[in-house]
Amino acid sequence: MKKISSKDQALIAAYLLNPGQRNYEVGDSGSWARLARQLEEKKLMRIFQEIELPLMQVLKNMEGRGIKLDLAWLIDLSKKLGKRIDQLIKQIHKLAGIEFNISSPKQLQEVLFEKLRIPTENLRKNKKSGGVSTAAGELEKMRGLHPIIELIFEYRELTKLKSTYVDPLPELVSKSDHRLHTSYSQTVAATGRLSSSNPNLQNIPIRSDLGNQVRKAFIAEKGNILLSLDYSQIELRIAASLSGDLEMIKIFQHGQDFHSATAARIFGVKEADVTPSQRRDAKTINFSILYGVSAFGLSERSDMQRAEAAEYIKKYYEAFHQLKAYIASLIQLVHKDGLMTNPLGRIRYFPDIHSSNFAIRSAAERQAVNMSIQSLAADIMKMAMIEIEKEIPEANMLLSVHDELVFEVKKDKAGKYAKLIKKIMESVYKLKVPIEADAKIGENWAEMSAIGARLPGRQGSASGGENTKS
DNA sequence: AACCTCACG
DNA sequence: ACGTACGTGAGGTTC
Repeated sequence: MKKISSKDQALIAAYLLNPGQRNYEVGDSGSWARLARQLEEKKLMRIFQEIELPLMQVLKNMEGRGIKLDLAWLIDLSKKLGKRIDQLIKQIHKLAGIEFNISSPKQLQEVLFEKLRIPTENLRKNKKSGGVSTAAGELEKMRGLHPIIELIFEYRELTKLKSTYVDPLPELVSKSDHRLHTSYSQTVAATGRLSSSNPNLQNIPIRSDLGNQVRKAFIAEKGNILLSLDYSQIELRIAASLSGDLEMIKIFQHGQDFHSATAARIFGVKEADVTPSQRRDAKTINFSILYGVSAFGLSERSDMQRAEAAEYIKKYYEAFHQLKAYIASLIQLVHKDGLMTNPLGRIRYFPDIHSSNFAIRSAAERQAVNMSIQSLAADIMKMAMIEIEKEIPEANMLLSVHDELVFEVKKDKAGKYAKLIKKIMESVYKLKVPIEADAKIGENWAEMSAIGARLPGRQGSASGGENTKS
């Protein structure tokens, strides 16, 4: 196993001083004193010593453990996908009246908009090339206009899964221990989040049924079981806490379902009368708010009309008016300082905040608002990981996926570890609202069932079904 | 290498 | 009136 070098440490120091640049210049000698002085000046020494440095060893341990893959399952899945993709190619070519490369957006544009004459006036243009976009959101608008659209959706989903996951993952399994090892990077994300690569295990499919077939390939060693704990709505809890919004705080303190509670306020109904569709819309709006969305953006990404979206956003801020004031104060702050810090002192700079270009300036404002929330969530997760690895190394922490941790534990010990880990995750940092983590176990990463103290009768099902529109 | 698209939180 | 959601990594196509 590789040792942690002083160069790695210097890299982290440079990252903390100015995250968001991709390449950090770290001199070979004599530069450490300068970095240390800068960390002190910017009050980053605590994050450096108490979070990032201890985390390095935790990440090394996780990378070294790897995770077991069901190779036979993936190889079988690859064959099935290959057969179906071949059928789809034939059908699409027949409907188009021409053989072309469906994976080429350029050729697909020609077929859809010139040969088949699908109207383009409602469709977005591509940023750089100026061509008409064939992205999923635009294809969605063409649904029903031509039978080829449905087939293209299926072709895209299947080829994505096959070429990104089903075929490459088995190739990456280690010859020595037959497990799959990712690499975590601690110095990439501008918000302090981790990133995962070679392979990226932070974007394994979960939202579609077929995607879950891929996820099923992630399994535990014989006699063991996968244990997953995820923070429940951590970013919304942080928003409630940082803003001090009494209405949001009340909802979380009463242990209510936040999306339903939001829906009740936006749509003006009793919480018991909230429909699944209303809850889904409220969930979309809750996320949107954290990203600083406009009414137009919200209507683009949901079934809401633009005017509807505007009304719901207005209602939202009426219900949570202290949140609105807090976001405004953050924007004022980033204009004044050109930077944002989270409660632990993590910094991100926003040079674009002074741009005379509206779009660029607005983007910087949204990034600054989001950074103050997302970065605290990232730090809470990092602190939990350090504490868990220190106290319960035998729980075998395998994966960290932003608000979720996956462990591989002896079957008969799962309940015990779940309890211990949950306790740490929920108490490692104090907010003005409770922090909650939900535990699940399963033979694979797709089929997990809740364990531990849960309110009877109202826990999420294992498969999705309440997802926001993607 | 740039572009487009899409997987995840 | 502006222009239109935060953070990532990766595959295929095109130049």
